[in-house]
Amino acid sequence: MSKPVRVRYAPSPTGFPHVGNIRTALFNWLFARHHGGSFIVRIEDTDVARTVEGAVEAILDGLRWLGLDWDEGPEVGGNHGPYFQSQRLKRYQEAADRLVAQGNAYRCYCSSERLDQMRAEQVKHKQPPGYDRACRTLTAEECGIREGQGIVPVVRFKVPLTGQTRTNDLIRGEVVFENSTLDDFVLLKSDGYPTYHLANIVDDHEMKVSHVLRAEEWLSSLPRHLLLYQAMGYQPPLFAHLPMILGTDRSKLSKRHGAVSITEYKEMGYLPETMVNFLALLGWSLDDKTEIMSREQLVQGFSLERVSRTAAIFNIEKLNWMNGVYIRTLTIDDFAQRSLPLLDKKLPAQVKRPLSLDYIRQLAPLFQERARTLAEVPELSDFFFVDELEYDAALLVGKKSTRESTLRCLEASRERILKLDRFDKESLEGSLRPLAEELGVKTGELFGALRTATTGRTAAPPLFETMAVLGKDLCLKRIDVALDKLRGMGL
RNA sequence: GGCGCAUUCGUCUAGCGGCCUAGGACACCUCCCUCUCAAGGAGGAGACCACCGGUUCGAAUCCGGUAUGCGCUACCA
Repeated sequence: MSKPVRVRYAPSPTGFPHVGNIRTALFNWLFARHHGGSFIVRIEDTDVARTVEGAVEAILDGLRWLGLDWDEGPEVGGNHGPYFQSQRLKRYQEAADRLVAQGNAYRCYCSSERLDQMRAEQVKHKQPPGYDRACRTLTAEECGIREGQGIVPVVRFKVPLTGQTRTNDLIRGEVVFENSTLDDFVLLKSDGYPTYHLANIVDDHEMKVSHVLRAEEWLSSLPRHLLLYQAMGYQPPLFAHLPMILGTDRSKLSKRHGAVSITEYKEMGYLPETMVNFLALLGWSLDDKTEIMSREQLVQGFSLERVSRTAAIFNIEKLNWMNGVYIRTLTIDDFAQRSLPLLDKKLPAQVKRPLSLDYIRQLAPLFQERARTLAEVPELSDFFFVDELEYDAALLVGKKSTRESTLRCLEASRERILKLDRFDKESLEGSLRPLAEELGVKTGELFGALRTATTGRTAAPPLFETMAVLGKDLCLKRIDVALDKLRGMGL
C-alpha cells in the first residue's frame, strides 16, 4: 500500500558543507536506512552566480567521511538522473511552459530596477514586500511588444488570490497559510535556470521522492510548493521540517560561531562516529537517557516522531566530551593510525619525518584516555618527538621542594637508572619508588622532578610508562640536561 | 511591517492529563582513586516547566491571548 521510501539530500554548491546542512543529510540518511528506502543526493546548482568551485567535492567528501552512502546521485548514477539540476534545465523549461499554457503562470518583463524600487517603497510604507503583479494581466499583444524590445522575461507563478493552503507536517502537525499573503514568485529566471521552487517540485516528482525532510527555514515556502504540485497535477510528497541548529547566541549558525563546515571538524580531530552520534542528538532523541549510540542503533531507533520541534544550539563542550568517549573505545592500533596524520601535520617541523607508526603505537595508550580530539595528541605528546626540551628550570623544583633537594633527587635517580638492566614500567617503579623513602622525600617530589626532567612538563602521562617508552638513553640525557639547568640556577 | 514556527536546568534533551515535590547528559562544585594531568567512581548545586487566563476532580502536558526568540518575506538556496 505505501510507496517505497525515497528521500533526498539536495545541497546547493554555494559553499562548504555546513554542520546544519549535514545534519539534514544525516536525518534523511537515517530515515532512508531505517525504512529500507533510498537515499538520493541531488546537487541544486541553479544559482550560477553563487556557485563555489570545489563545493560539490567538499560536500560529497563530507558525506563519505561520515559514512552516509547514497543510492542515487553523483558518481553512482541511478534511474532518475541526471542528479545535477544544471543538467535538467529542459525539464524545468517545459514545466514552466506548461504552467504558462495552463494559465497557472505568466511571463514577467519587469526590470530588476523597478522591482528594487517597488520593494523599497513597500518597506518604507510598512507594506509587506512582494511583487505587485504588474505583468499578471498582460495580453499576448503586450507581451509581444516587450519581447520585441528584447526584454527577456522571467516566468512567475500565478498564486491564487484567495483561499488557504494547508498540510500536515510530519513534525509540526497541521500548518495553514493564507494564499493572499503569498506573492507571485519566480519559477524560471531570465537566464533560463529555474528557481529552487520549480526545480524542487519537478525533481522530487520525477525522482519519486516520498518524503521531504528539510530544515525549518523552508517551512515558509511550503505553500508555494504545495500550490505548484497542485498546478502541475502532481501528488505532493510528505513533508517534515527539521529544527534548525543555532550558534551559542541563538542566531543562525555562521562563521562567527567558529567552525561550521564539517571538513573543519575533521581537521580539528573529531571522529566521524562522534559527529554522526552528536549530530543525530541535535533535534532527535531515542529516549530519556541513551546518548552514546552506534550507527546501527541510530538507524534502528530513528523516527520522525522523536524529532524535536525546537531549534538546538550547537554545544562544542558536549561534542568534546563525546569525542573523548569515542576515542577511548578505539583499539590502540586504530587510535595510533588515526593520530598519525594529525601528528604529522602538527608536530614541529624539526621533528624527523616520516613518523614511525610503531613508535606512535607505543605511546598511544598514554594519550588515548587523555585526548578529547585527535588534534590534542600532538599537543600532549610532542616531548616524545622533539630532541631538545624547552622549559623553565624553575619547573623542576616542586612547590614544596628546594633546588638542593631536587638536585639530590635527580642525581640519585640518575645512578639508579644507570644500573637498571631492564627499562620497563615495573623495574622503573621497583627501583625509584623505594628511592623516595631512602632520600626522605615524598614520592610526589621525586616523581615530579623526574617528570619535568624527562618531559619538560608538570602534567603528563604516568611517569614510569612514559620513561619506558622514552627509553633509557633519552631519559638519562634529559636528566643530565635538567641537572645542568639546576646547577645554573640563581647564578 | 506581514506570514509561519517555537518557548522544560547555562546547553542538549525526557515528558504526549494523575507515575513529576520534573528524569538523563555536557559543563560546574565536592569527595574517592592517585606520582602530575586525565580517565573512572560517588555525591551536590542547578528549571517558580516564558507569562496571563480558560478547560478539568487534577495541566509542563489540552485551548485562547500576550511576550520573547527564530525563520521566510530575492531573477539565493
